Amino acid sequence: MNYNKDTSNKILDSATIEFEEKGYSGARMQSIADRAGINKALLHYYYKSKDALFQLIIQKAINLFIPNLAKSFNKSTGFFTGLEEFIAAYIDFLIKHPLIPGFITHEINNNPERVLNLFRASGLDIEPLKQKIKDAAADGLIDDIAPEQLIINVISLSVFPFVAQPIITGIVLNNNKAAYQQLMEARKKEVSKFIIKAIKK
Amino acid sequence: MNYNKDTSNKILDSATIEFEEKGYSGARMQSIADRAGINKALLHYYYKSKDALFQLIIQKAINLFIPNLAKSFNKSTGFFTGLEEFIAAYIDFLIKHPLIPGFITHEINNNPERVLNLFRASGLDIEPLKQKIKDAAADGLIDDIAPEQLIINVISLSVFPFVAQPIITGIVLNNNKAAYQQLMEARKKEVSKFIIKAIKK
DNA sequence: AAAGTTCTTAACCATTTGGTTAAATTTAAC
DNA sequence: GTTAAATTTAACCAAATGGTTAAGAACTTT
Repeated sequence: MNYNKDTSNKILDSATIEFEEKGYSGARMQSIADRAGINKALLHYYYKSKDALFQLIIQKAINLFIPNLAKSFNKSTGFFTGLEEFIAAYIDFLIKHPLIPGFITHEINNNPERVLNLFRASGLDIEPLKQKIKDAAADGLIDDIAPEQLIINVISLSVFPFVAQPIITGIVLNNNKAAYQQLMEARKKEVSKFIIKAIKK
Repeated sequence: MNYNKDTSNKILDSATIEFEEKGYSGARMQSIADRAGINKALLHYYYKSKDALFQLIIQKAINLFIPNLAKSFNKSTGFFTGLEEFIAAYIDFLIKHPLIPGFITHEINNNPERVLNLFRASGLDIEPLKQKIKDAAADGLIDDIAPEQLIINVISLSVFPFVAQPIITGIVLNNNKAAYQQLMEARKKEVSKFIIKAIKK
């Protein structure tokens, strides 16, 4: 059994698109093969089952989705600067991978434990972040707010517009896709501005 | 062909749960029948196909999901009070129907036009809302902000925590489901407080 | 050009799944 | 208690789908 790396990557890319768009149960092996420009026999020659392929892809998606929160905030820069940098970088990533949040949130319903374990395996730990927020409040930098609420607010404002992209484009922006892209680009600064004004003392 | 309304509703409820949890392609007619405590033959006696059942349910979901934005804001109460009332009511609704947002955002990917048409058919029109925001800015009540950005922020902060419920409960709250419920309950006031501070002049 | 590797063709299999059918049985109505 | 309506049983069908197989064609490597 020998493999061509080009082919292998082509399959992985195709499968990523298929799974992210349709979800596990909606994805079709034939469709993945078609996207990759190969046939089903070769697809199974490279990846033994739909499930195996899915595992690889959702694992990758989660590892991309989990922002290295701690890293962004452990820089010596201040609280607000760290927040600004994190949000800009995170929205930038989401512009490149807009389907990942919807993919993960959908799949987590079918098998919460499996997906949560992938999250945990990525070494994510939000405790230091909670502490940073508490410290900022204790230092009088920001208002008192439950750290969990602030974290949820930051993630919501960054991520949700991508989960709701078709609705925003179709309803709020009268089908103007360029306007959507401009809006997301603007959010790289808009979101942190909004949050900082909301919490700054 | 005669129908028992109890049975018909029991099926509709079961199908709603099944579709919201699994999505169209993941939902199984057998599973819907099982949930309703009936058999497949009777299920098809009441609803002729999976597709027909799905149409009914996603239509209902959309009609619930679309908050009557205009209504909430057309009250004679002020801009901020209207905002507070809308957010509290909307989060309240989401606490009762937590799976609807994920359901809709997932299904809209498979058939954007069909789902968008259901949105449009509901008579939703956000133009008056955009105008209200512009007026509030012109009156010096709030900072200058693109109306679209503010609308997206309000919806994101209200809705996303429900789309991400398993992640929040599992990762942020160490699997404490009661803590999740408390957090959402608190958000009914927290979110509007956060937003108003962010925009108030 | 020989050998090994990568890929295609195309037929095939087993299972799942949406959907149907007809007879039998239970439940409610008169 | 008879009739009509609602539900079950269970067998069945066709299409879709994940996966397999074996033979051969095409491309690389040596």
